[in-house]
Amino acid sequence: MTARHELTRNQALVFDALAKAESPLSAYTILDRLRDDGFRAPLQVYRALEKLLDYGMVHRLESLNAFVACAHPHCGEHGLIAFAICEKCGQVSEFSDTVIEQQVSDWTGRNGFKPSKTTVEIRGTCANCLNG
Amino acid sequence: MTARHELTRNQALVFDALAKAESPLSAYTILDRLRDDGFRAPLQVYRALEKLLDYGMVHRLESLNAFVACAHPHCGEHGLIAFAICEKCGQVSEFSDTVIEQQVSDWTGRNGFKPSKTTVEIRGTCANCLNG
DNA sequence: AACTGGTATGTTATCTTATTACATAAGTTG
DNA sequence: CAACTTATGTAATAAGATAACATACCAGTT
Ligand SMILES: [Zn+2]
Ligand SMILES: [Zn+2]
Ligand SMILES: [Zn+2]
Ligand SMILES: [Zn+2]
Repeated sequence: MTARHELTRNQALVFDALAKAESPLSAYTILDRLRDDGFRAPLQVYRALEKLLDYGMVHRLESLNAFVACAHPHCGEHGLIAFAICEKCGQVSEFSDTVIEQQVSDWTGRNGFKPSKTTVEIRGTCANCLNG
Repeated sequence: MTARHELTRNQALVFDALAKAESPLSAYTILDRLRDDGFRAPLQVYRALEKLLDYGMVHRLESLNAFVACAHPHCGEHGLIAFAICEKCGQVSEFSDTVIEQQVSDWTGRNGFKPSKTTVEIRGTCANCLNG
């Protein structure tokens, strides 16, 4: 889990597709981009994504039903991550926020809630698009 | 926007279905529950939901593709809202958090990002289900 | 090499969620 | 009433995700 993961061919193809992309991709867009590499069915993409999500190399954007490669260079453990998603250009910024993490932790502690995954997604317009 | 909204028949039916429900409902589940009231097509639900979301009377849970009635008694303006979603029993707790709101506001301010909507969803297991 | 268990793949069909397109009805204003 | 806006009804289709089943591949063992 800590060391770099050996990816299978399909996993590597899916990860590369996401890493190359300028913005989040839906599973079906990934599928289309990998037709030439022999991809035929959605499941090939979803299965690869499942592993990549496990490994923390890819994140799912719940409000978009789409996926992005992790922005951190050495995709290790990260705490709570937040995404700012531009609705104009599609660009996504990934950042960690320990204050939000603490705040979530406070609430769950007070309420006896055991968190498994927390989603923070800010939709809006990025600086570039505002100055366009 | 501030006053209570006059709901159309369809909107009222959809809102009631959500208000009665013990946990979030998908659009298609709402449709099924409103068959006897004359609902036939998904669009009838989605159109009502669109308005109810506008009015702030209903929230969408992005990580579930489902909807809940707002938990606040007099559904007025609320700031940033967060949801804790139990994956065992489906119960959802809605709460506001000004600290997270401030933190989001700080980030967007620093980065020239103009936010339109922020999603905070904590998935996990609720106290009830843990003590079961 | 043959056996075994675990993981990865390929393929088809199906299910769930959401939207497009087009026609009709109902309210509102001048 | 005419013009306009908003709400509805219905069918078809798009987009996202999973179920089921068959194969293949890759250790480790006998
Ligand atoms: Zn990351
Ligand atoms: Zn942008
Ligand atoms: Zn609310
Ligand atoms: Zn629970």
